[in-house]
Amino acid sequence: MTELEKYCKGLADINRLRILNLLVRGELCGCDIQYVLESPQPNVSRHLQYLKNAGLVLDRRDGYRVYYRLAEPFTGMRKNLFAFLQIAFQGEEPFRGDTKRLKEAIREGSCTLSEMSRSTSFIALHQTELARA
Amino acid sequence: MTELEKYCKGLADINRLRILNLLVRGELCGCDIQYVLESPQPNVSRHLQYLKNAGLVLDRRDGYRVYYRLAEPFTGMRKNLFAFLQIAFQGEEPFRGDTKRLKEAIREGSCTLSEMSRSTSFIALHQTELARA
DNA sequence: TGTGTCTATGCGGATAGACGCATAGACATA
DNA sequence: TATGTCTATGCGTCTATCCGCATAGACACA
Repeated sequence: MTELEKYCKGLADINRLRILNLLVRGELCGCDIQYVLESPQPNVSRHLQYLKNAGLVLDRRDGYRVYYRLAEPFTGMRKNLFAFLQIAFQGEEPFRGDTKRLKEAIREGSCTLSEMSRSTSFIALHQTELARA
Repeated sequence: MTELEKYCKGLADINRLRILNLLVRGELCGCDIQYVLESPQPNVSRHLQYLKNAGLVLDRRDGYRVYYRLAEPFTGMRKNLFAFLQIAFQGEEPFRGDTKRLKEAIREGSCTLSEMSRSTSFIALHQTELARA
């Protein structure tokens, strides 16, 4: 399967798109993702596994939590894809609402990592090839 | 279904990605697409219908042929998506090989429209939001 | 070791997608 | 009208995906 096809299959579900929208803001633990999506835990977990298998998401365990983040944009394709998604998410529901809900959760003290990991948007950290084109 | 989800589902198949790769170069008739993909005609036709329903492709009939083209990038999302795809296609097989095969077919006199519609790449005609970002 | 929290997976059912084959439909031309 | 070319669709089958439910696994802490 081509890299592009793998990514596209990974994106072909609203649950996974909503998860990626959250992860664009930074690393998050599974329980916060579940909170925002208001979806049963096994469902969220399985979609996270799917995103991992597609090469879009990485995870690390810290204690009894697992933290998820976007895969590093080493390849031009991932870099451009994440740039595209970041813009696409801004214009539509439920992504805007999810982002709002996540911000509120963080303000009220979610179970996630330090604010720092979320204070900077993902894309601001990475110049894109498209932007240079 | 969100616009983004609709597009992503439309992209989640290698046949449809290969078709889009060809259409980035311009309008093509179904039989030329079938020739490049080396896939049974009903299969190609159905994937083209899927792309139409996803809002990624438009068609027009001219005689007993039907010509397919990318949907106009009126929305920023489509514009950015096509820009992303155009770059992604350049780096991988089978897309590169398909493009080569299409060029040869055109040189040998395929059944498609005038050269003009293919002489300019799609994206060159449309500034992208990403490029301005 | 026991308990609580968070995460992953096995299982079954429902649904959608993909494919091949055959055939029907649309159109041009003789 | 008859024929040939190109395109769309109906049908059956197989596979993959999605989901809920239940349960197992991983970890921290008492």
